[in-house]
Amino acid sequence: MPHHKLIARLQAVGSLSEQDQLRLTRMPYKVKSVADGEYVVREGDKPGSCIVVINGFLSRQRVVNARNQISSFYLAGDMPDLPTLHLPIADSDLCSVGKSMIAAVPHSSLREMMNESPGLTHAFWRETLIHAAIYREWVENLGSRQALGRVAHLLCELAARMSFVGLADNGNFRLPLTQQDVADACGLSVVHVNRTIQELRNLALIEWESHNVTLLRPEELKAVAEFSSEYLHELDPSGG
Amino acid sequence: MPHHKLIARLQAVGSLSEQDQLRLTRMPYKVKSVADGEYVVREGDKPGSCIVVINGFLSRQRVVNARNQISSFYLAGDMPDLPTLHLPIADSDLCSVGKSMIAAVPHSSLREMMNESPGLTHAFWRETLIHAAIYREWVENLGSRQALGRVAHLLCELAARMSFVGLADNGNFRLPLTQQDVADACGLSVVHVNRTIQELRNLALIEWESHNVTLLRPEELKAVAEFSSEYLHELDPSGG
DNA sequence: CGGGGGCTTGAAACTGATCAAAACGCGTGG
DNA sequence: CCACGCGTTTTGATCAGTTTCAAGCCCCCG
Repeated sequence: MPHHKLIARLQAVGSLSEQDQLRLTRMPYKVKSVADGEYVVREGDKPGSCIVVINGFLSRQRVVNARNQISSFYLAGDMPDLPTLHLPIADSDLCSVGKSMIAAVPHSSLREMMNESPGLTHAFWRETLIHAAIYREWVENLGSRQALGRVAHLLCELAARMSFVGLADNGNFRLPLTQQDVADACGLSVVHVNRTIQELRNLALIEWESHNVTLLRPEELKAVAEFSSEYLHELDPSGG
Repeated sequence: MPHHKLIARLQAVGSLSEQDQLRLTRMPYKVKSVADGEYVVREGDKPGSCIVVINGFLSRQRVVNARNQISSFYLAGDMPDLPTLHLPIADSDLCSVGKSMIAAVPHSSLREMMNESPGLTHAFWRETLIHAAIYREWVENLGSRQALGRVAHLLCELAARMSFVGLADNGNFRLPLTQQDVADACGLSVVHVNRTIQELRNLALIEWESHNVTLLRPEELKAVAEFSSEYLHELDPSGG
């Protein structure tokens, strides 16, 4: 189960040998389902295994200046705490947004796999670098764009990442975030996020109801967001 | 020459075996000096070597929404484009802030060293993860804090990183940034950065003149910035 | 000594925050 | 099946932080 999306994810972003795919399907794991708002990892934890998101959404968050700041979202196929392999102490919380399913894979198994296969080491390292590129993009987003572009950019990114793992159908995908979550991610107030989403709706760029988002005119939305998917480093940029 | 600060940097953040240190001193490199504002890497480049900063400052930047957004600073001992080992295409510009000295180390040499030594692979991977943690901290900084805390946080971070590599003397260090650079990094206008720095001066938290910064009351400054150095993952947090 | 970049100051305009309250939707328990 | 309650979305009005524009000054470099 966890392999499916993980392999899709790693494959979308760098090719895996048949043998490495086989290794991934054989890795041991424990599945766990987590409720809305439940914490998967807390700041300061020293986890002995890494998480693979099977379905749902996780957010990385920390309280800063009395605000809850989300610094990243993780979706199916992502391994949010891969860094704990080399930086044992988690430096932020991981929290489920809506109900999610995750799998835990022991550090030891991952290390073993990487010892056997330089290709997997490469793939996992690459994966952490892509997430670094995403953080960087968020820095640019928060530092430079105002509300409309900020929210638009977030939507473009999530749509692209969803489509890599086959979770977006023609610009339409399920998004468990509340407007509060978007506010926490974009450094805006809920009220203003609400008005911003309304503006995106009025511009006929998106539909968004009951946790279902549709990009109506993706190219125009990308223009508003100044979005270019290169930083996500996927191999076939057709979805870009 | 490039080894000194690089080893200091990697040592500050994870222990290196004697042999690995030796390997680093023997790696081949080409020194280059770069002028103020000169580009070291451009977006879209596919460099065949990695840069080590010997002295001075580099900034990673991109034009977003007609603003120049800086997403990171690199100082002596840092390897800004280590990610190009696994993500060949650079996705932002690297630019010198003031005059700098850099060394270029061929990808092939780095790969060879890492093949021979898992310890070095670990150290370099770790290094990229720490920079990812710094980006994340910047996301929190830009998303959650207002001007005073934002600028204060940047100063705390740079002071800490400078001290790891022996470039800060008791809270006093050389900082080649202009107020415009700070503005570009903090997502603020120059005018407001100016007033914010004045406020920090009035609060008797810092001195800052002719590219020389002194933290007068580091603890109070850290309180204003809500700064905790854990995300930098240095081994001996005495400088924290 | 002149020029130009960086720093500083003031006033007006704007974006987004905050406060407050109402409407809505959905799941739970009576 | 309906009523209740809570979290989410929506709307309005006021307020604060920051930007923008504009001008003057300082100081370093050539």
